Amino acid sequence: MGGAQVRPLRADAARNRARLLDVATEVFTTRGVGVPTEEIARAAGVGVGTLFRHFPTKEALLEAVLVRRLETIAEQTARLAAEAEPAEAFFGCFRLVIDQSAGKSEFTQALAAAGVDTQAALQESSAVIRAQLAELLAGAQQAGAVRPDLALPELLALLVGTGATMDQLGSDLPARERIFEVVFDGLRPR
Amino acid sequence: MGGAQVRPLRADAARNRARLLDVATEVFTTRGVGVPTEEIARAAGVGVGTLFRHFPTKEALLEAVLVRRLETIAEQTARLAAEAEPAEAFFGCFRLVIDQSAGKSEFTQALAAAGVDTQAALQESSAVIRAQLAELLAGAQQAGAVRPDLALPELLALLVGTGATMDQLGSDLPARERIFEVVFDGLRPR
DNA sequence: AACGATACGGACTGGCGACTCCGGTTGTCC
DNA sequence: GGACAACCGGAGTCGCCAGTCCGTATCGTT
Repeated sequence: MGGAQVRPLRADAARNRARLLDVATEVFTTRGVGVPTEEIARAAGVGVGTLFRHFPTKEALLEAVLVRRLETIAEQTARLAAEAEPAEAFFGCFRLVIDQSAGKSEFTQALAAAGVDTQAALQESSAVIRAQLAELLAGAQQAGAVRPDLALPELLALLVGTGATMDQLGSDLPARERIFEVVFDGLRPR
Repeated sequence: MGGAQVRPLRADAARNRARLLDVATEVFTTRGVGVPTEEIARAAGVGVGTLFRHFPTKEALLEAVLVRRLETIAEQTARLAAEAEPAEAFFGCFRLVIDQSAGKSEFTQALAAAGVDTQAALQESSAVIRAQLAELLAGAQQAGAVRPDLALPELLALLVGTGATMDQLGSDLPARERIFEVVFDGLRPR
């Protein structure tokens, strides 16, 4: 599941699809998911017809953008998890997820609002991340770096929430750093 | 500014206005701000005309709901701040704001997206809360209960973010409590 | 009770945005 | 280089929703 197309896309089609995804990612994260579909098509230099051929629904486009993001995160997380020891890996991945998550909560929200069964494709890639995080969390807890009473749901919620916190702060790096300190301190055992 | 109407509302008008506000608060927070205006009118047992007479714009309705919420929070915060000593007051108010804030971030977001510079009326009541929180923060820091390098913007961002975290957790009380522990621990000096 | 002022209801309008359709264009394969 | 399939573009359709309008009902006052 999730493999290549049965018949490979024609060159121009593949180009357009990729460009559409890039533009959509950019536009949705900077200006919100309320941006009209047509505008994204224009920005990508294609007609709306083309957009809707590749993504039969606006929601599908949103989903594709999100999935791609989740995959990027999962990849980086995996690399980091392999190279570092438990505590370091855990906190490093936390940072990583947050930094990659700017404006993402709006996505999930928009998808959720549009009726939940969208998540077939989404569920798959988010399950990957969930699994990674669960392992990371368990490792860090065993290493005594994170309070043992914290479960995966709380961690996920905390990731979303910290992302929202950061969205509020914009690009004030020192402030963002202080937030990380607060949250990380709070995560360590008493 | 913000005083009573010049001429008092007729009895039925006042009733309808209040009912509209109640229903809007309920519906917007439980089902999101995307709910059609007409539905709110129906739920309140009035016609759309009535709704738009009281609130000339959907945005105005959103704003009224938000202002009312902020005022409630400010009131409770003031009471709590007066009765307790610095540290207790600070953390108590933090809890209070969070508990009153379910789904609120979506509001500000919706208002901001509507191109408003977050309206005059709103600014007023949010300024009140901001001032209260600033005082509370300073008090708690002087009492040595909160790390001294934290400023008001970070606190506000943290409130929004923690609210988002809680929204994720729904009504899982034990989990919510653990989140409070994490955040509060993180807020205390090293 | 009767009258003016105030408020109500809900059919109606205008605009916007997601999605469709099909004549034209472009890639690909022999 | 030609023929066919795959793909493109964007004008047009359709439904939805914020906001208006005006005939009707209700309130408050004398």
